[in-house]
Amino acid sequence: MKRNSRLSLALHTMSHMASDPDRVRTSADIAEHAGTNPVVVRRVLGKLRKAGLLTSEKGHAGGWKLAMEPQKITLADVYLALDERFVSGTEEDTAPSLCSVETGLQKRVADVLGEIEENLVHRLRKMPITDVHPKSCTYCDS
Amino acid sequence: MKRNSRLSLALHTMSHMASDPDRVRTSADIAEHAGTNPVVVRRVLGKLRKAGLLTSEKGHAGGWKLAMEPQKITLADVYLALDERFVSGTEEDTAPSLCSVETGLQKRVADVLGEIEENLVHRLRKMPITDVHPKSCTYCDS
DNA sequence: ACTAATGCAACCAGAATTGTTACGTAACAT
DNA sequence: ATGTTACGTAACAATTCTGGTTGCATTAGT
Repeated sequence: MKRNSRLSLALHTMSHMASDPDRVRTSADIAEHAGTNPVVVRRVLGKLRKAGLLTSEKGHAGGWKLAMEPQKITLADVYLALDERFVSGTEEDTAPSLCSVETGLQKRVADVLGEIEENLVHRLRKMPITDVHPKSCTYCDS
Repeated sequence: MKRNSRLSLALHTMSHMASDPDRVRTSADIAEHAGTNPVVVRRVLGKLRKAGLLTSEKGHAGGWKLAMEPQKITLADVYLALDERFVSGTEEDTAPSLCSVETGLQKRVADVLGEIEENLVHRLRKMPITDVHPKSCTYCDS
């Protein structure tokens, strides 16, 4: 894995789980199948848990499971849970040396990127994670 | 600027140029207005030139200009010219230790990300760079 | 000639990312 | 109770990415 590995790992894991929702998986198990490390898995899956998509249990028979029916989880949920924005940057300091017109354009560019981001998420909302797994795909419409 | 600064810089510059297509701008000029460095500007704009969106002239009265009418340039052109894919990673080595079902899912995840990317670009195609710039900009009159 | 601009390579510093080790905590089995 | 299993988290190293900077060659105009 090289780039966007967090999103890839999240999607991989979620679609795996969607195909067998009752099975509890350990981070070691997931890590082996994803070709990475248990700690890395827990790092990423921790965000999904924080977003309410997964539950985790400690102890002997512990592990990870979907927090709801897989049909109700979309790629947008996964994407947003990771809390990484691909196109729109985070709001930050505007260089004070720039004139007001410049900062206006800066803001406008940021707004445009925000709109693109919104469109992207809107699209992802229509893609349930159950469609990632090879057997069926309903969102290939356009 | 912090994140996605290359795309921000490209959009910023392109929309500026769209508002006054005949004016030739030097990288130093652009850099100052964008709050960055001439070399960085040339780095990014070089990609846009390679994609045929800009032209550059050396020498005394040299600088940068749009290669075509601004109405014909979309955000997709700019996005693709940078040759950075936000959602879909580049194709790379599949770990040989994984079973065939796993690599199948890996590929499927990559495919899904590719489709998302396609949708994004499809959206951007409908956004000309002339839409980015705010209506009133005194800098362009100077 | 002289000046002004791009083109390009090299390098540095800081941030981001991934992998790894280590240790604490919680749940279950015996 | 004790041991095993697994998560939770912090800390660290190695790598890559990124932006900034310097330097120099090249080209075009005055």
